[in-house]
Amino acid sequence: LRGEILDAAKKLLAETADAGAVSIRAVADIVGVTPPSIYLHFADKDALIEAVVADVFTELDEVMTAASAGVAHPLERVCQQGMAYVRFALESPEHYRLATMATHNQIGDVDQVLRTSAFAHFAESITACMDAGIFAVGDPTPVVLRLWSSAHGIASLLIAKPYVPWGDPMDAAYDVMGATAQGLAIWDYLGRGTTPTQFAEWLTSLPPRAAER
Amino acid sequence: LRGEILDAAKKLLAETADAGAVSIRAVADIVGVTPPSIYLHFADKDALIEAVVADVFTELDEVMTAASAGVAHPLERVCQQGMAYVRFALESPEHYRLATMATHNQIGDVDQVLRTSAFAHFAESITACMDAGIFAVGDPTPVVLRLWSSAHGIASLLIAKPYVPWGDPMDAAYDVMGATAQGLAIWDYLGRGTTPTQFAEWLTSLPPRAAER
DNA sequence: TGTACATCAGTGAACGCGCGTTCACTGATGTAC
DNA sequence: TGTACATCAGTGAACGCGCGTTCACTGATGTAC
Repeated sequence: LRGEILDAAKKLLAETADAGAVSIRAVADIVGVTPPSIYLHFADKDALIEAVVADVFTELDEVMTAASAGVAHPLERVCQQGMAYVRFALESPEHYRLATMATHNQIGDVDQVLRTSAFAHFAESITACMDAGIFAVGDPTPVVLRLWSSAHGIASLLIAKPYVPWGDPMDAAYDVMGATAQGLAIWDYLGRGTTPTQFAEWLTSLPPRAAER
Repeated sequence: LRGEILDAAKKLLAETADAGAVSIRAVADIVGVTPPSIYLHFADKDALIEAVVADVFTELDEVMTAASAGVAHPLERVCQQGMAYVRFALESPEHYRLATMATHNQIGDVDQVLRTSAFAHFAESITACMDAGIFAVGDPTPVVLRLWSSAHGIASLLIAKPYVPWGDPMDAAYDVMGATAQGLAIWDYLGRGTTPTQFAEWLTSLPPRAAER
């Protein structure tokens, strides 16, 4: 029954697209029991929400892992994982919103994000990129966090502002994440203290390149 | 009195750090009038919220404009504007949240974002970068949207997940936005069809560089 | 200058609503003898 | 095999709450004569 309750909560999120619509009473209605029964499986409403969030992070890891399976090049793997992340967010916008923007979960959440499998698997791809000479060798955590920011930025804006002229959403997501990854790599190459002005000078001093593709 | 109501709503957001705490009744309480009086100045609750959002976007433009005033290099200007954006978000997290993540404003909002002065001023800096050979010359809108995504990503994660080991928040913000800008520039240089694999090959083929700074 | 009146910002009370949570309870299930 | 009983998931009713919004109203203000 606990599982049924969780499914009902997720269904409510998906169908109403409104986190405010997830109430103990509404969930109980869907499951077909009375509101007090919920308390036999969850201490209170917050516990229910937390369980939903944990579930969402698990799903996220699954789609990201599936997307990067069998991809050889580490930077391609990073991109595929990022794209799967955004795709999940677009397919389950309210679940994504709840998991990443919730105000509820304030304490003990250091774990909930950094210890997710999704985070760990992404860090593995980053480490592989370091070994391949794309990023400077070191702790992958800062790189993971910066790329995560990028992915989250485009994902949440695509959800919150769908009417903005993004063009194809996944193309926009690819641009943002790809650019951030490339930019971090260049920064590691040029040295982290490089200023925007110095970067601009270096860029414009590169030999002209015939358009490819 | 309309102004007092708006200020009260913003004050509630700032002090309770909870968008749910902004109710007609609470706002009326702060202003020192009865709830029905609010309706003399705003059609309903949504109208009040929309007015607050508009106000926040105006403030955003002000801090961004102030931050880039007198900065000569266009890419530096872009960075300064982005940093001011994130700084504003961190200083007024609930206002920022409301303005960028609200579910309320669905219709007619194409204007509310794209026609803000903040958007226009940022687009000007991007155009200047194009003229300086940093980005490929063309419509600045896609570049603006992509950099906005980056800034929004780091800003909203810093707000929502403060316990994550970001290091200095503004440093993290600088990294993410700087990397995205540089990455987009490199992509324009290499050609937009360049794959991650091709980029990695190009990067590792660059001549080694003595560490600077 | 003095009176009658229109205007209208703001009031006080009430409406119906859905919420989270509690409480004593019921009634099926499975075990112990 | 048959009876008595403990267990406990789920019930039904109720609690108090804050919400958005409405309604007929009051009472100060300023104008017209």
